Amino acid sequence: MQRRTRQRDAVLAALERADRPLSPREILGAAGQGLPALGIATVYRHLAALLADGALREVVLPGESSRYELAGKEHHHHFCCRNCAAVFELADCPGNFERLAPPGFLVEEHELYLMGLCASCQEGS
Amino acid sequence: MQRRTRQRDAVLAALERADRPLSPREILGAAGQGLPALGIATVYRHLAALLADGALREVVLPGESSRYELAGKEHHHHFCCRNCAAVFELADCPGNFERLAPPGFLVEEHELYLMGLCASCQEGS
DNA sequence: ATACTTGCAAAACATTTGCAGTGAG
DNA sequence: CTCACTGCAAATGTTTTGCAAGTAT
Repeated sequence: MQRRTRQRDAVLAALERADRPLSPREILGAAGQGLPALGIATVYRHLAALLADGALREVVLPGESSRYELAGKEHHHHFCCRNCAAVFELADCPGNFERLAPPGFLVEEHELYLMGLCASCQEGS
Repeated sequence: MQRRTRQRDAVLAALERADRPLSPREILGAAGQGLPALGIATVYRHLAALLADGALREVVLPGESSRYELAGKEHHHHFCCRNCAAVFELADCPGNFERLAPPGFLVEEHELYLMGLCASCQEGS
C-alpha cells in the first residue's frame, strides 16, 4: 500500500489544481512550488503508482510526453489544438463503440481524440 | 524533394508487407533483412520525411513507441489487445465527431482507439 | 523499529544531429 | 558533378533504477 507523504500529496494537489492533463515536467514544476527539493524521479514513481491504482488516467499525444489527469472525473475525451498544442476536455462521448470491433473481440475501453484548431488559434490565422 | 534510394524503398516495402502498424525498431528489423547495414537513424529520417509528405500515418499507443503505417489506406481506427499488445485495424468509423468539440473549434482530424481483449486472448483466460 | 519513500546520480532507452564518405540524378 | 542520403558515433531528452538516508506508520 502507498503511504501518504508530502510528495504524494503535492503531486495529487498539482493535478487537482489543473484543469487540463499535465506532463511529468509540468507536475514537477507545479508541485515543486511548495516543495523545492522534489525530484523528477519521485514524480514518475508516483505517477506510475497512482496509474496502477487507477487513480490517474494517462493522456497520450503524438510527439509529446504523456500527460496525466485525475481519474474519477466523468468519462470524457480530448481535443488537441495543432497550433498551440493545448489540450481541452470534451463534454460528450458518443459511446457504443463495441460494434466496431471484430466479432469475438471484447471492448473494455476506448479513447477518442479530436485534433484541429481551438477557438483562439482560428482567429489568428 | 526526396530521392529514391535502396533504404527508402526498404522502409516502404516493410510497411507495405505488414498488415499492422510497425515501430521504428520493427521497421529496422524488417527492412534490414535485405539491407543489413541499414541504420536506425536512416529509418527515423525516412519516417519523418514520409510523415511530413503525408505518405505515412503515426499510430500512438500508451507506453509504447509510435508505430507507423502507410497512409492512403481507407480511413480506419485501431483495436489494441491489452493482453498480447497486438494492434488490429477496425473496419468502420462512426464519423461525425464535429459536434463534440466546443463551439468555435475546428475539427480537422480524429483518432479512435478501442482496447480490450482480442479473440484469441479471450479464449485463453 | 520496520520497511516504504526520497533525492541524487548513474543507467537505460528512444530519438536527433554532426560529419565525412557515398551514390542518385 | 552536385547535393541529398547514409552509417556511425556523439548528443539530447526522457524515463527508470540503485542506493544510502529520511520518515510515515
